[in-house]
Amino acid sequence: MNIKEVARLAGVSTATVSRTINDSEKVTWETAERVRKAIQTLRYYPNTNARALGSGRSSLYGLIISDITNPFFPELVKSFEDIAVRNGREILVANTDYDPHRTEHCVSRMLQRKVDGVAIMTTEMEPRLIEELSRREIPLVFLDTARPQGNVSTITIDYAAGIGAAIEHLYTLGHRRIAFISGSPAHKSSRARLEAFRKNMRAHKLPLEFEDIVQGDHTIEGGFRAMQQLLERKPVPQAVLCSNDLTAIGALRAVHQTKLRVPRDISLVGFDDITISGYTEPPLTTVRLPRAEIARAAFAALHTRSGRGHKREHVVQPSLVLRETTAPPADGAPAKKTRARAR
Amino acid sequence: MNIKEVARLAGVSTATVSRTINDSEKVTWETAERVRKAIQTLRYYPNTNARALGSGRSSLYGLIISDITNPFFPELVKSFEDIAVRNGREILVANTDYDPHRTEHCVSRMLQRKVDGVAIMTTEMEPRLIEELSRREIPLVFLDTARPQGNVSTITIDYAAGIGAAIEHLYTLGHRRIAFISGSPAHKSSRARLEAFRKNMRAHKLPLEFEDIVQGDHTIEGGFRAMQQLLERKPVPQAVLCSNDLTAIGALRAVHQTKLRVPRDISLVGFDDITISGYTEPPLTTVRLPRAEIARAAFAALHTRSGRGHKREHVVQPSLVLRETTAPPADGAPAKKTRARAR
DNA sequence: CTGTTAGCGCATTCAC
DNA sequence: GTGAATGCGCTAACAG
Repeated sequence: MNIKEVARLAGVSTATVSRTINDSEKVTWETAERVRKAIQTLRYYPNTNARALGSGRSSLYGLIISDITNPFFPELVKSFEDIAVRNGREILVANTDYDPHRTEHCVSRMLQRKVDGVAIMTTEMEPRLIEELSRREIPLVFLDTARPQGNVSTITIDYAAGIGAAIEHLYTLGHRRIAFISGSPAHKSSRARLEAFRKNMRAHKLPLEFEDIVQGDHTIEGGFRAMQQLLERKPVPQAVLCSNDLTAIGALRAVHQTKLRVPRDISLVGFDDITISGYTEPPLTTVRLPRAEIARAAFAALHTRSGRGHKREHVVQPSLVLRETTAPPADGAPAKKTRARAR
Repeated sequence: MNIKEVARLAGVSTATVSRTINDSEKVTWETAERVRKAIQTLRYYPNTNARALGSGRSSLYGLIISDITNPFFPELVKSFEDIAVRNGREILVANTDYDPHRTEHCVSRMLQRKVDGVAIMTTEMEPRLIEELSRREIPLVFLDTARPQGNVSTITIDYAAGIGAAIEHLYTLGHRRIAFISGSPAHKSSRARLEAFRKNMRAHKLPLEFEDIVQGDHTIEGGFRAMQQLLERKPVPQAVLCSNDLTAIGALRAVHQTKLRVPRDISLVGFDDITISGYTEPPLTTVRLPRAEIARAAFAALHTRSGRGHKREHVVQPSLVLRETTAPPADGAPAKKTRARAR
């Protein structure tokens, strides 16, 4: 079943069929109707491969993410896809699993499929691979890394503000000893969050003990184990900030395996605000990263390829979502309160 | 950049380049090496569209799921993709969102991309759409619906056994009044689970009050609201079985918003065993649906296209995972125990 | 083992 | 507004 048969049945040329498929203006409504009918009776579906080959455009946008198993990403993928579909585009999602080898494979797929643009939502990507995309002048948009220039746009997350709000919140509650469970230092996004934490702690003149920063890996299990380490410390931290929500969920479980309670004995704050965070026990106080906005900005960056007049940087502001894992520390307001006010 | 330039640089014909790309045996190692070098220096990536067009094969398998936001699916997608990649295939995932209109769009995409097979992991699909795929002799594999024949294989989930194990477990603990939170009756998978529940309740001669079966929608929020309804009943059920884990997570939250505790006052059982279920508070007792096995079976069904000698039906057995949301009922062993033993 | 050639199915000139 | 012809980049069949 191909365009030829449709043309024959409709009594027109293949060119006319092609035109009606592509909503070309210059087709009489009547002939278009005839063609449409033929398409329907033949159950004809145009071959995407041939279309892309003939036109040179794929109408495909790539979306590279690092871990589809982290609920943050499906929520992002969904938003992105919705927008793409509304704009008559398809998306090709590829998963790196934080693995350089697979990342290369992902980029290769994008290149081979001749995508019209790529949204790179993972921070781990060798310059060589970026260069590979860049040299072909494929519109690129990065989440949280690289600086805008030429064909690349950037969506920047104001980690400092987001994590700052969290720390400010804990500080106001009276917490002074705040620990942090990071992601893998191998990942730029993890490092950025950790840095934001350090910076804000310093700004509040809060102590930053080496052992109060423990490493997770942005999975539940990682958060669980990291919190177990933290719990071995005596006394335990008053509050723990987690590099993402999955980490916090694991940490929550670790605390509750002991006699301690959240937030009575330890306050806990996550980062991302995935859907499930509203339903943990207790519901997780966290910093929201607005997925829909990120998706919208990413799509716009790729779609407004013209470049002209399109700003190449979009800053998204995380926002603190207060739920029930934070409360004043059990040991009451600390002595340092005065100094804190003076900051 | 195309095959011609590579051929020119390597001093061979395009056919030879094509052969080396496709690992054809009949290319001298030396010429192949020359070609490979040319490919590398030119940073050539073969055009997938053209390859598919020329060969007639797309090396693409479609995967249709209903809700990428339900963690069950990403875990499934991941398994499926891993296997596909290992076998040199790509996958095209499409989301129906339980929407008939979008479902049609998904099928259309599959058809247009000329996929070599489709795994349909959603139970909602009009016969017309299936027919559309079927008539083109595209290998199909369904999760949990349709019966095997011709080009379609089936992966059947033994809901009765899985849910039976859960009910048996509750029954042994002493529970007699067991409620159920279903998914949307519009979805076949929901109905199947509900039916399995009914059947097993009857088998245990347990009461099945109309009001003890309340409707959710397989989301956390749906489970939350459904449980709230259940909690309005006096007395509340001794145990609640949920149609999936998200439902159970929402239900758990609803219980904990009251003075009641799980499992002290109410036992709770989920279905799916998504990763997060091991970390809820308390960890969720649930029925595991083995994702990796489903993915493996689905891929095998599509890939072993020869059909000959390949069994078209694969039954997967769910298994009960005991965690901490189930316990004997607070009101002690029920009077009916004797009768129960007699069953 | 390698080169030549003819499509694959469609979009897109360029005429009419 | 419509048709005929060309080419997109590659594979496959056929020669050699």
